[in-house]
Amino acid sequence: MITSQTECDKVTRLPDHEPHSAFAPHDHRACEARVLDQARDRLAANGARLTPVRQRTLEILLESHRAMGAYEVLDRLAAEGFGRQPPVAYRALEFLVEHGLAHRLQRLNAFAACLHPGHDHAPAFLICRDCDMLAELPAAPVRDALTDLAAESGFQVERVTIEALGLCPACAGAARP
Amino acid sequence: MITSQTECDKVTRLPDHEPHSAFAPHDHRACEARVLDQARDRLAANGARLTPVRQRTLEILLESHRAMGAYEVLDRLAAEGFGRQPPVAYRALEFLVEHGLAHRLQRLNAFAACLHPGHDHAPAFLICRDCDMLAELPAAPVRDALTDLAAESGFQVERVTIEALGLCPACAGAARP
DNA sequence: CTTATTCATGTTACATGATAACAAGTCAAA
DNA sequence: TTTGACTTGTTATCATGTAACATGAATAAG
Repeated sequence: MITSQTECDKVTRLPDHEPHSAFAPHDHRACEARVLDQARDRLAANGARLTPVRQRTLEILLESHRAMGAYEVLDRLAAEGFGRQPPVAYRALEFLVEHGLAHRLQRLNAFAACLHPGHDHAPAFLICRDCDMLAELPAAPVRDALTDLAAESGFQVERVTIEALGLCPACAGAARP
Repeated sequence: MITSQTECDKVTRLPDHEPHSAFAPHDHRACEARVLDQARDRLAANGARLTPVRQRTLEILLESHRAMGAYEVLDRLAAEGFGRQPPVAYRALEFLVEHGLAHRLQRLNAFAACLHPGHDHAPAFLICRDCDMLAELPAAPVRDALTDLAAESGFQVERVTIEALGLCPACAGAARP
């Protein structure tokens, strides 16, 4: 078994987190647990509650480093005894996004767990078009540059979306073997 | 009447086009005509046909520098005697996007005419959340940087989306007068 | 405690966005 | 003038997202 330094561990050490944790092999169990812990801390600090649906939703997102549609999440929730109507999933997902525990992917109309809930961030995303695997990249410099450039013409930037669609290492390898 | 150099004219002179044409006052009639001409050239070069629906769709998008939903476009088309079913609009819009004459805005599930159909480009967008007004920004450097960074971990970038949501000068002014 | 208030969860019903599959018309090249 | 590719239109359906309202749980105030 590979016991070398995992990407997830690296991430906790680095203030400016490692780019591609999701694509590198890592101890995913630990990865999941760490994010969940950070999430709890963060919510406690915000005075927000991690209720059963919300926690389960986050766990479902965390199981893979993948982007998931709201209805896919909903199916999982419904199968486990939670409500089976769209607002159930959308509300939980919206809550997670609001508190920086998940991201919304515009290109896919989908959601994914945030891998670095410790610090505020609005990363760029690498999305595999084949398997929906996801990685986060630090994007602060780009965002700032864009904000400044926009300001020159009087445009006030509020939110920036940076998403790259392509092939992750695994799928690229599988495509032409 | 203001006769000073319009932004639209500037754009045609600059290989790396001016950032914020849409927000600056300009002779929009000329702007529209120029884009339509360039579009025709481009399609001729590609051996593609600018049929009535397609041309009208482009004109509708061009009337404002705004992002429009497919159904908004469809209503306009239907009112003018074209088909009233969704595929009519989606096909025309898809055609325009394919040939670089329009852009699809992920954040809004909407479309907008490309203001610089002369050269191939995948710009960044500034989208006003109030009036849906739109501006294009050159984004090649960012795209390239992202592509390189991604390549380091074996991710092959194919398409990059960069969209900023905020307030255009006019709406920002109106908000707190 | 117990009541008032707020927040969470669930529902129904609907709005909006997008596509598959098929029929019929148009156009240009052979 | 007929073949074949492309275009336009249709019907039907799927996918995504939200508004509005009823009920239930947690918290705070009396």
